Amino acid sequence: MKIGELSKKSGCSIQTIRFYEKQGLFEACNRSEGNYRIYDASSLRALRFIKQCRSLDLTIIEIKQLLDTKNNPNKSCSSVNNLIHQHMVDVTHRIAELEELKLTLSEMASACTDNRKVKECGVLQLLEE
Amino acid sequence: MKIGELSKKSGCSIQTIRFYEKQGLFEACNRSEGNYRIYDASSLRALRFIKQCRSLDLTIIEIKQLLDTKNNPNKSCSSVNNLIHQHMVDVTHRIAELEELKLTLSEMASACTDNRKVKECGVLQLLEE
DNA sequence: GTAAAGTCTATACCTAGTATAGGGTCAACA
DNA sequence: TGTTGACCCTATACTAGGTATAGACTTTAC
Repeated sequence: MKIGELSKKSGCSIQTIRFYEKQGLFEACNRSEGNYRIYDASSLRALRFIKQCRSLDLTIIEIKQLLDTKNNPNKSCSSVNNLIHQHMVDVTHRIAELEELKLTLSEMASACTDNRKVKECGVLQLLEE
Repeated sequence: MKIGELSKKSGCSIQTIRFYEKQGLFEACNRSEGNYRIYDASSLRALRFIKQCRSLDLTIIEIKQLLDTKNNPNKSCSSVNNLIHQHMVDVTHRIAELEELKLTLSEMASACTDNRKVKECGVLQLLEE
């Protein structure tokens, strides 16, 4: 199949597919006579794997590491588990940061009503502090 | 004062200060004979305002809008309040996304133990789906 | 034959900075 | 007076993960 079909089947845009190729994540198995990229069913599986990883917010470098690891079926998978675990720690941390931000924002929001003038705005006053 | 002192007092790096200037957020009030940027106390206040906004994750464009609004003290401040409110909505939304991600990651994490081989790795198997 | 749809590469753009190169300025000290 | 070191200048490239073009080529359908 050509890139447009792969794009539709995978849900990745054509540009994204070419971008992943440039990043060394993903190759076309072939080129047609007219230099079009040609893919097969295993390309689709590989691309879905990448998409799944991206949906977990794994970086491209991390995905590359996962793919490397996958190529060594007899090695220990602890690096994979560590990666996921570290990611969970990071996400937890990020959530805490955002919760704090949300609190600050809600305090700000309650410092002003809409029918004031700029010079009396409670939000702007808090921002000045 | 020169940029180095402003940097120390504000906690913004020198490059960041010059970056804000380039973005039209923030100007030096003067230049010395040797072309050094010269700042005063009001520069420090302005920069702290910007920093405060950035700590709320407001974008540079949004900060520009706030600064514009600040220059019209007699207008209504509702745009400021809307901005903060919309931000809170976005942050809330992002937190929900991350909570879901965290759940997925923890499900993944529990799918495998460290003493397996790559070909048996529960995490990688989940990623294949 | 030709028009439309699809594809190609290369490049620029996005955010909010950070890092560097290569040079100029200024103050203190020998 | 020379020079050393700290500071500053501009311009440019880089980061992550794409997205969006321009300009050209290929393929398909009528």
